[in-house]
Amino acid sequence: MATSETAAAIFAALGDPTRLSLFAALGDGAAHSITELADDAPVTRQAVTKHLKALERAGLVASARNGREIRFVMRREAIDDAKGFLNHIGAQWDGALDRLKAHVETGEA
Amino acid sequence: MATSETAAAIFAALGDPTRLSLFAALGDGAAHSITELADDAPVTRQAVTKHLKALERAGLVASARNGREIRFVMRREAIDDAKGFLNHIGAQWDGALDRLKAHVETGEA
DNA sequence: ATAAGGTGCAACCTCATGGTTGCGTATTTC
DNA sequence: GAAATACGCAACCATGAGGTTGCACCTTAT
Repeated sequence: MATSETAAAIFAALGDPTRLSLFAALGDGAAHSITELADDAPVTRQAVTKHLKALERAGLVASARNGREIRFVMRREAIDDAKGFLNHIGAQWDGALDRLKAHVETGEA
Repeated sequence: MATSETAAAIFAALGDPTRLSLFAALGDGAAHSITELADDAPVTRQAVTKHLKALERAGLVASARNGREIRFVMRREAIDDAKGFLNHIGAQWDGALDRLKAHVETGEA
């Protein structure tokens, strides 16, 4: 399970619009080069490079050099990590509410 | 469905460790006051106030004044919004991989 | 060999963020 | 009414984030 700090890092990585777009662009399952991704982005190649490194640090994408270019792919597991954390909080919330409901129904005005 | 920008805002809100902690603290389903939350946080009450406002702007929590204090509660739906976005990307990825697999199996070495 | 394509590095700028401190205001409580 | 509680506002500070530009470096194509 993703620790709280890891989760925060993942969310932070997805928290920037440009980065989220890049991540979503990798959702096609294919491997894309920096230039390729930069062409579809409204910012400089350098900016894209920084964002991809950020995504990689957060474990959201992986890269591999291929000749003169580097191809990035989405790390699918990362999505499940993030969802896992959200599920955790959600479940905690649901559980608390269930207990409250039970408490009320059992008596105690 | 959460738009891309909304999703980024949600993720950004959860992207800070302190804020994620506060949000998780509200996972017990109860309504907590600022001072209450600040007592369990490693930062100033003012910092907590700022973070709570940020969470509220992102739609992750809701607040209601009660006399001299303000009680914050988690907006459970927000979690599902975030999960929905992740599911979207995940599904896209899965779909792409399925198509690739089908493509390979249908012929084409 | 030369040119073109893909990336790395570094300096630089601006602005938002996370945090603090200090003081003022409303609400309880005694 | 006075003291304690819970909060708001504003100034301030340091750092980091997002972005750009310019140039150098390696790889592939001609």
